[in-house]
Amino acid sequence: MAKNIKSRAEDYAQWYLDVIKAAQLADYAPVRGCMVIRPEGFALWEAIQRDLDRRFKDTGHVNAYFPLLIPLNFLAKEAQHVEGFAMECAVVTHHRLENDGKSGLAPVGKLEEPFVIRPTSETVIGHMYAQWIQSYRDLPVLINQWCNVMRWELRTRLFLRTTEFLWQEGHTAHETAQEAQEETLRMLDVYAAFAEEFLALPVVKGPKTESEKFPGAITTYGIEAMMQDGKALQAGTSHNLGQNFAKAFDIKFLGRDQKQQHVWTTSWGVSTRLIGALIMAHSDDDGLVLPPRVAPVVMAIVPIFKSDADRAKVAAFIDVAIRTLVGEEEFAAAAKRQQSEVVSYFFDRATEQKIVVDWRDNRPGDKQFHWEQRGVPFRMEVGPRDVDAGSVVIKRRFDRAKESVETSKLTPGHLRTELADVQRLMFQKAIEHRQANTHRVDSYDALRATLAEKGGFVRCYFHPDRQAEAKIKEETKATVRVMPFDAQGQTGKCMYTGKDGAPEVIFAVAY
RNA sequence: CGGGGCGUAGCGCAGACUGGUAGCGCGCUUGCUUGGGGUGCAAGAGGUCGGGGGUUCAAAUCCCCCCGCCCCGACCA
Repeated sequence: MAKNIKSRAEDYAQWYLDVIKAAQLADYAPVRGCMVIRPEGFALWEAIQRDLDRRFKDTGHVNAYFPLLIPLNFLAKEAQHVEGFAMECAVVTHHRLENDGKSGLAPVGKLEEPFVIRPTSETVIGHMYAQWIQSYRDLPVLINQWCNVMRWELRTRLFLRTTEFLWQEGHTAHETAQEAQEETLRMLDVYAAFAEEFLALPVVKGPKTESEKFPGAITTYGIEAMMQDGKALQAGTSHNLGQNFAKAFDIKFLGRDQKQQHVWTTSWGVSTRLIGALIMAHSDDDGLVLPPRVAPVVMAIVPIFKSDADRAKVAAFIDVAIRTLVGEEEFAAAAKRQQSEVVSYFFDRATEQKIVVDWRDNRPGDKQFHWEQRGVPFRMEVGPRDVDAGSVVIKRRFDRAKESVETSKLTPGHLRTELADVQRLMFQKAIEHRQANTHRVDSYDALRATLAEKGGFVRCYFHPDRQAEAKIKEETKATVRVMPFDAQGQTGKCMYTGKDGAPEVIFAVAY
């Protein structure tokens, strides 16, 4: 169908890249491994930010900003942390450029101590917390920041793994171990609810194994999602850092018992990788498919006309429809706004979601493909025949369903209901896909066979063990993605060692 | 960092083996035509062939060096 997009069956990796390109979500930057997030893509990030930020505020957090550059020695203060990140840090070593005499520029002014471009901010934030926190009265500290980070990845993929990416990182400090643990799980729940309600992305919650946890954490919890090819994608993590960073940065407070003690900290984050998850979970061979709550444009209207008379007739009809859908105030505001041939109206000012009317002088078919590839949930065609009949055909992106709607029923309420329906159906479809691709095994042979033949999530009882996991990864490419909470603490015979009392885990090949 | 591929018009590509001064499709401009899922015709504009060096009367093409990107692998909250 879409001639600029390879099918998923033909080449899944290429399909993913083609969808991004066709929808103009991102482009390659002139710097290796870096991407330019184009307006269509950035709108998705803004939607994610808007919804998540509200959830953070609802749980008592506030935003702040910490610097991009981190003194080199900060990173070295926590042993596991430095070990985990040292290999992928970009380092700033100079602070000036000079003409090199050959029509180029050369760095000069070597720094006494180099800076690291933040791969994450535990260390600078720890440094600041040590100064801000004096007493139990200063706790808890519940700060989040939205920013960019840089990790010098060897192998990159648009959105999923780029050298620079955007994310949010929450950093909290608490009086007790229990409070820190509660916060870690609270934010895991926030992520899970967000993923399922907003992105229509079903996730499995639970702790990671020792070998998969964040460098410097006591325990890392994750939400794990399944992509359409059956591979797993870690969509968010929440870490209980215990007193590791408190000790490394000497974050102490005078407790209620009048004794000095270290705080208990947590950190949690999600990144622009979520956009990759969104694409790979929902899109199809025709291009992007967006869950309605994320979609910057909820409906695209394609006028159809030949003569000027028809155009006027269709335009009058569309004007009436738009006034009903967005209200008189917004209709008037749109007339004063700078507009291209694609005219935008805000359907929902709070979420900045729009309805557009595509007046470009293209073929109707062109316009259908255009909005289809961009994942717009609904498309409405309006031609002279519709005007005469007093009804329009609305096409639903996610399942290509068509619905004939009488003009009188074209209300904001109707559209909202339809959008909510699609949101629900997309989540449902994703859950069904995950169920159909989740398997259960009780032996290592069965695990290998299942991963090789079927892929997807494979549940089994397994005693996490660094060496065993490395061996299994080598032989199957799969790792323990998560020890699911939904197994409800049941244990069984380890499929690898045969020992009793093993927890349930999910093995999968991951992105 | 290893293996593979690529770099030629805004985009996608051919031309290279066998050297002769650059072409196709899409897009763009103009006109007519058409218009309910990627109309048709005609006329146009547009290129330091990634960079540097070498061989040659002559290099997109052959040789050497460099740069960059993509894919696969190793690695990776």
